[in-house]
Amino acid sequence: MLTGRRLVLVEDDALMGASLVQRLELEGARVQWLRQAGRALGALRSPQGHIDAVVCDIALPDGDGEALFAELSRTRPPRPFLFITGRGSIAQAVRLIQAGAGDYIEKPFAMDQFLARLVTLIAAADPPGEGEAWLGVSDLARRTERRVAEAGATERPVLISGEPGAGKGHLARGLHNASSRRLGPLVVHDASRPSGSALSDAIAEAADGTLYIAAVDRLDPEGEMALLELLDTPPACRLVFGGAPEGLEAVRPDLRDRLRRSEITVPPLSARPEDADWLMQRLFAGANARRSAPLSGITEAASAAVRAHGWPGGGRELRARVIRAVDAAEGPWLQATDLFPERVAEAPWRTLAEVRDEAERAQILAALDRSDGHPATAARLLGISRTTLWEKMQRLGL
Amino acid sequence: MLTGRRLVLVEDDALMGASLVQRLELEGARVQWLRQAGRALGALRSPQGHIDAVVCDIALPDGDGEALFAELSRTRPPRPFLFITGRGSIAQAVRLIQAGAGDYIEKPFAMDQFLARLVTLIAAADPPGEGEAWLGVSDLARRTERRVAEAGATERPVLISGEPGAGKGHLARGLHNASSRRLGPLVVHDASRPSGSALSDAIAEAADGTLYIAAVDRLDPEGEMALLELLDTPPACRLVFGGAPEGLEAVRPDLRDRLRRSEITVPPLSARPEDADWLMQRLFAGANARRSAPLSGITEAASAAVRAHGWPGGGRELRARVIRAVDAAEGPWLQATDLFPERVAEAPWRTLAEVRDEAERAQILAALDRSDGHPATAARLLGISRTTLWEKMQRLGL
DNA sequence: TAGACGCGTTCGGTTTTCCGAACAGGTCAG
DNA sequence: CTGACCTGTTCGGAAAACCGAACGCGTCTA
Repeated sequence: MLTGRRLVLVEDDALMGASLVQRLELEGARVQWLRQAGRALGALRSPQGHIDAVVCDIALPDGDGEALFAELSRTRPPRPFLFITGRGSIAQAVRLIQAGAGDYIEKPFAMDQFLARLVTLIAAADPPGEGEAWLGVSDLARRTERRVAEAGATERPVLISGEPGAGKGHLARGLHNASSRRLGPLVVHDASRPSGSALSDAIAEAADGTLYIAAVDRLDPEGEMALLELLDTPPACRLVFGGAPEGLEAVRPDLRDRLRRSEITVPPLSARPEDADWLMQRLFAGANARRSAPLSGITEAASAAVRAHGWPGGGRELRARVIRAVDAAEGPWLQATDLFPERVAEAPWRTLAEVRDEAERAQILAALDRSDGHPATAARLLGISRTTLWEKMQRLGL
Repeated sequence: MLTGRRLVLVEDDALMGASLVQRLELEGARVQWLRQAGRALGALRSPQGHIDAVVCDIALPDGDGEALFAELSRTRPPRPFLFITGRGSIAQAVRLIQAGAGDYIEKPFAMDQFLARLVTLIAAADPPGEGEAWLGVSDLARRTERRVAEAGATERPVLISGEPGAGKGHLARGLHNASSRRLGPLVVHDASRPSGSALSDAIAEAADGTLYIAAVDRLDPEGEMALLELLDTPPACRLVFGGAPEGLEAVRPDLRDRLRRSEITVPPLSARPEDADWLMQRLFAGANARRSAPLSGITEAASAAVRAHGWPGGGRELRARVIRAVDAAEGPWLQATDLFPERVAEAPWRTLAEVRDEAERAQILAALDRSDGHPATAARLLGISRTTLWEKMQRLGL
């Protein structure tokens, strides 16, 4: 029934949790069992792979499932949630279902019924399309790809917004190929490079194909006027725009809102670490084939380092790093130090306690910074109590 | 609150029914009270006119409300249902909400709360009509509307100042409709788009109607001169101006003071969050009606996010966001992330437990790497015991 | 001037983490 | 075949981490 499904179980009760895990694994699912809301928030916010559904208790020692769900849906579309609770109320059930949770069951329940509803829930949320991966394999990436493909079927102008190096150009090409104009040309016009040919030339060149105007947020005022006119009197070609979210804030409001009517936001690579890993594998395969003596592969540690890196430069940075690393690698495997040579400086081996303390210190300082030095809010940010923060600061000498 | 609304009440209990009818009619609704499921089925299947919502008890002498709802939705999407029940269960509530019923309340309930939820339900299903409230439902909006209507009664030129997207254009139309010239045309001239026709043409076109000059603060020097002249020798048409407060500071002083003689300032949307919510409800209803598979509604989190947002782009931004969100929504409910997709770009804040786990995971993998996969030596490298390493690997899923 | 609020600090109790001991295999050299 | 050595795993107790409650203190506000 659940063969190969990946589930997350959030449940503090040891007995209940164990029995659920046992039964779910019997059905073939891979289950990650989390006992605390804080942990669950982290695991669901930066998952190690695709998660099919979340089974979530409501009363938890450090919070409640409802808040967990609300926090998750604040920033990203949450995975389907199946809530299970002992002391639930009708009002709560209504609230949660209306908030977009998938289902809600009272304890105690019959295991068969629980499983049936879980299966229904997963089936309802299963992505219908497959298609080629342009962006990545994460939920966010697949969702974005699906939206781009849908937009390709229409004739409307589309704005693809995202950080530099997030893959906007790739998506524009994918959109073009998914549209009825795929036989026509795809012309790329970079608005941030005024030296290039005039916009009108690009329009003529695109003809019955697609015109992708990159960095539309960097247009000068005349360019903006021209674009407004272009949107009012559509040219022969299909229009697709690319731009950075912050840059778009500075565009004149009427044009911005016109563009935003069909905006597709590409989540940055840092929001989907699994894609960073996936992208590295692909880039590695390409670069490795060109080596005279191909490497055997990538170490686990290198993968972990890639997932943990923030990727401020997006896919472009990743690409540069992988190519350089494959070029410079010495051993038979691609090591983390090949990808991040700048870290060699701090090379001496450290024990687990040391790296843990350092990570904690850095995060505590960041939290204090973010909360203007208020310890109470910093502690809330960090998910620990005020006293624990104080204790840690004592220990770390802050 | 419910003025002019048509409601159907399905309730067998005489006391309860009477009290509900009394209160609902007090609020201005027209209520049709049915005591049997069979009757209700007929009345709802071939309604005598538009019905805004159905308030429905579950336990009925000749059937139950759930079956009634199911039977109705078998053929077409039913009107919004608000279920009220004394002997309800969580399972039933979940089932009904999942099936698309609007809301579900347990008896006994506080009448105020019941009314509030009924109003929300109706608003979410009711597309905006013409010529109703122009700005919103907040006190600020109401006051501004009153001032505009009063100004409409005079013949003087009026300056409507406010942020872009605050609703200046709507107010201008409202002013026109409230004036004695309502039978004449309303001509809009956008001063920020010089490409358009000349001002003199617009004056001629407006004739005995109203001329609305938008973005009057963006006029070029010649335009300012022309406008000064226009104010000295009033044309046949009524003059209304729109402009942004900061932009007006830069206008030449004599013209500015002339314009300011009868200025109405529109408070920005950010100053009246209730209006943002209200406006979203209306826009949502309109956009949702055009969907092939209408959404069930807006989640509470989405409402909260809308109220909290600063709306630098005013109503225009809100409109663009809602339309796009309804277009792109995937689940049965409109989520906060549909309205603010760019928020996935926000680097997710990590709790201390998360960064600690992340750091540990990376170091453990590095140690295993360095020790060729021998756990014992890796544990020694990390400065922990073999069992602890095993336990950590379990917990981190390695 | 009283109250609300946030901070530093201590304390007792609960939970988790960590470790060593132990046991059942598995491998490999002798 | 046998013993040395390693691994995966469980168990119980010691150590720590963590939390909430509480107290005194300064600061800010009504």
